[in-house]
Amino acid sequence: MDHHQDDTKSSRNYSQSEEDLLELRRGPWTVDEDFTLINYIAHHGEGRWNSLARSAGLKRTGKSCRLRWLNYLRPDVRRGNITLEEQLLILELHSRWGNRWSKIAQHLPGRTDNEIKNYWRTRVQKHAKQLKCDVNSKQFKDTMRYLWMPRLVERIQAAAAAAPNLDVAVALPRPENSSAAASSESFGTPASDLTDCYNNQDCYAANNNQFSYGDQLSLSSPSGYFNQGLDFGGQWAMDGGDASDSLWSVDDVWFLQQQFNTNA
DNA sequence: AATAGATACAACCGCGGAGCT
DNA sequence: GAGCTCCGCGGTTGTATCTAT
Repeated sequence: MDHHQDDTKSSRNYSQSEEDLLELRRGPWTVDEDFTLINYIAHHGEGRWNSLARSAGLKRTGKSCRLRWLNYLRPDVRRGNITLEEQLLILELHSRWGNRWSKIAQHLPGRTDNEIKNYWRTRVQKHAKQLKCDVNSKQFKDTMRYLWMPRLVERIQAAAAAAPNLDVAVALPRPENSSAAASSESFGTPASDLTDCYNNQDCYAANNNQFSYGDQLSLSSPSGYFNQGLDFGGQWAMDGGDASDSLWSVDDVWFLQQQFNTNA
């Protein structure tokens, strides 16, 4: 196979003269281009992106058309802030699958891999940076699992309690069918506690607006990074803004840095 | 009000897998 | 089996917007 002579009109690199010849456009899409693409797909369907681009008269690569459609123009694409439930699910699924954004996105209806990837880079990696640790380190992963995720659950519960008519908990989907943890897609890594929760009807009480996840995760970290029974509740900074940004208080960051330093 | 830095997000790029000839 | 094309993924970059000074 030769991957570098491929994609006659999609992924191969064009020389400037070729681009001029084809008048290929790059950069932000215009309203007219969007309209053309939407119209064409409405009449002919999606797929065959290279020929689609040509047939629709768009001076774009097939790749660019595909990306624009999937990430922005698709009618079922969901816009707006990532919800607490979605954050929780992203953290859980990322802990299981790593940077497999498209796979993670499959479990968040309306969200694109690009959006989730951006969320991870801008929010999650920011916290890792704050803590001066690597986002892939065991310490940070445990921090997510034993602090961040339980807190998200707490906040989801709090939101559910504050607005009992809203079906908050139900919004958290199971990431996989019940055999997920045993599937080959788990890459042989142990399922996280939350995965265990998902596979445990008692724990994942999706139908009564209750999570018992927090109870299970209030235990101390098995890795010994955190003191047993440490209560972060009083330090929880609720600024009412973006949900993920208030996950760490100044005290939290200080404490976690101490933990990382002593365990490094 | 100006501006520098930070943040969020849209878009591009390189690459690998799959399928077809 | 080799060569080619298409598709899709993950990493990266560019830029518009927001925030702090």
